[in-house]
Amino acid sequence: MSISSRFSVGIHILALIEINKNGISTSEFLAGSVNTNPAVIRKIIGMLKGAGLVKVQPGIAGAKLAMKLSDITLFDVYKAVNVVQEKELFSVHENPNPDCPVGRNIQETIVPLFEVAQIALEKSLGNVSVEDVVNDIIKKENIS
Amino acid sequence: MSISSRFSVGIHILALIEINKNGISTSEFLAGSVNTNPAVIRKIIGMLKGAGLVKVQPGIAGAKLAMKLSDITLFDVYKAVNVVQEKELFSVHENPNPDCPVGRNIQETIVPLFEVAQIALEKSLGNVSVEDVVNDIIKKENIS
DNA sequence: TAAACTTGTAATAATATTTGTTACAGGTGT
DNA sequence: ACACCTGTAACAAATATTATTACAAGTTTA
Repeated sequence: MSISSRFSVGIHILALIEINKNGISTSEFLAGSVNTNPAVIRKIIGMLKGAGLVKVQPGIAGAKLAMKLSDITLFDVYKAVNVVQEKELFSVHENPNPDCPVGRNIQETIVPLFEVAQIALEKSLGNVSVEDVVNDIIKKENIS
Repeated sequence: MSISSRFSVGIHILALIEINKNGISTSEFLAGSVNTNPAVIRKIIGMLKGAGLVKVQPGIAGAKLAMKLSDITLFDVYKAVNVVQEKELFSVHENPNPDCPVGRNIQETIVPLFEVAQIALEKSLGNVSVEDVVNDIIKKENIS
């Protein structure tokens, strides 16, 4: 199992809107860069919009950033596109046997430990902004 | 998406082998506590065995611990049951457009950031032993 | 106003993944 | 010989992910 690529696509979209800021970033344009279907892009953009990260309007071509990229962390994107539910990165087997000391306690014991690990992951994502991503792309472009 | 419950089942199995150390932990017994099919347990035990965490032999009933529980961290179990491939917790969309500056750099830019986050998660799992889990279960049992 | 374009969204399909089930070969001990 | 176990493969069922198609409704331009 792995975390949905909606997350990496979301980052891609935000970075490309920025780099294409003098142009119009339609779902078709973005889809051409991500290499997927425009409807997929529109769905993800809808999620980014719901989180207040981009501005889009029905009928009006193009998505714009709604915040400074330096204020958008990877964690914000991760939450926006909803790839992992809160406290549910790890799934725990259901209905262990209540007649067994391990069965009746395992969930309560394990879930907080999993939460700590999930938070460590999310904190790490919070340390990087999409601006950092854009800067890295620009740097890579200039070198090569 | 979420990480396979093989992980939580693996922890459950190890904890129960310990708590049942005076008895015989057959796959059927363990399956009864986890509440799943014995074949599922045997498969997971096979993985734990492959990682050197338990001892089992064909034909001989029962699994035994192969290491001190205090030396087995949740990270060891996590690796053993193979729920997440190395560096692949996050999936990244394939074949972005090489004719776009974002498309041709996004993977190289993002993958290392995802790795850092994954390592933060794994480090957190490494801070807890299965013995800690067992002790917590015992504590909960004594209180109630 | 009509035509050409867009976004938003739903329905559907294709694919992959996870979990459970069944079956049985082969080992062990009585 | 019998009863029991583990190891494993084949299969089925349930779920999740991604892509595709279609179209209503908004906007712009001519």
